[in-house]
Amino acid sequence: MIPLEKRIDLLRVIAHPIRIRILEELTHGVKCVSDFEDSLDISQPNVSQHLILLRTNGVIDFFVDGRLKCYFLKEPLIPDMLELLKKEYAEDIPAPACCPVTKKRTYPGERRR
Amino acid sequence: MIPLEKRIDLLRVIAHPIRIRILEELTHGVKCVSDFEDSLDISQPNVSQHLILLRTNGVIDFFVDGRLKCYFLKEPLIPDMLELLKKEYAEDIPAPACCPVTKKRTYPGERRR
DNA sequence: TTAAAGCATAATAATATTTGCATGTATTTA
DNA sequence: TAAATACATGCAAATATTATTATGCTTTAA
Repeated sequence: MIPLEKRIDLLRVIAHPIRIRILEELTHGVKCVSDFEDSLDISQPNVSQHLILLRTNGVIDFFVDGRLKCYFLKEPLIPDMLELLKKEYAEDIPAPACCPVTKKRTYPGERRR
Repeated sequence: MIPLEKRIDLLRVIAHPIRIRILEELTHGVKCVSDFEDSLDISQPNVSQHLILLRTNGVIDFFVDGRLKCYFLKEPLIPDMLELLKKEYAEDIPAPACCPVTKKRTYPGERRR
């Protein structure tokens, strides 16, 4: 059982436009830092910082290939997460039927008062 | 087609321990502010601030019942997200087979050099 | 063996997030 | 009508996140 706290940390780490793009690209295969430098159009140190943040949180990892660092996806939740982010929903959750219970001030269960 | 940017904002808003707990509780039914004040063990203004942040981002909404504000889930992605956060994975994504392509410095596609 | 490529690190500045505290408003009850 | 309940708002302080700049290390190529 993985602790929810860890998963929330994971959410925080993922929740950034640049890092989402990094993860998207990594679903298509291995990439090195300068690949991202080209495709993301941000500075190389900034790329490194995002990659390091992702790595220290277990989201990605790399192997060394000469002077390249080849990053790849590690966290299995990521593909599911990216898919969920693109999922379309027809409509909002409907508001609760208006409101026999709360109008009496007696919430289901233990409404104190 | 909902823009990815909006979904990333949604991620940012969700990615907080208190707000995740709020959303968890709302999956079980309508709650008012003081309900959260009890269950979350944080100050009332802090509860309000989290609720307002969730509301201004379209995650939740409320109806007024006398002097109570009864909050409920609105964003249909939330239940799926909470489920995904609890999903267990047997193992990490395996590292790419070591590494015929990158060792030649010829990434699939357009490796420059 | 020098230079360049590829990447990381450190320090700083800018910005955003989060919380705490004090106070304000509306609704209900006494 | 005064007090209490339920909640919001404003402001400041603390903290976290992000980007920038300069620099350093390692590996490869000339």
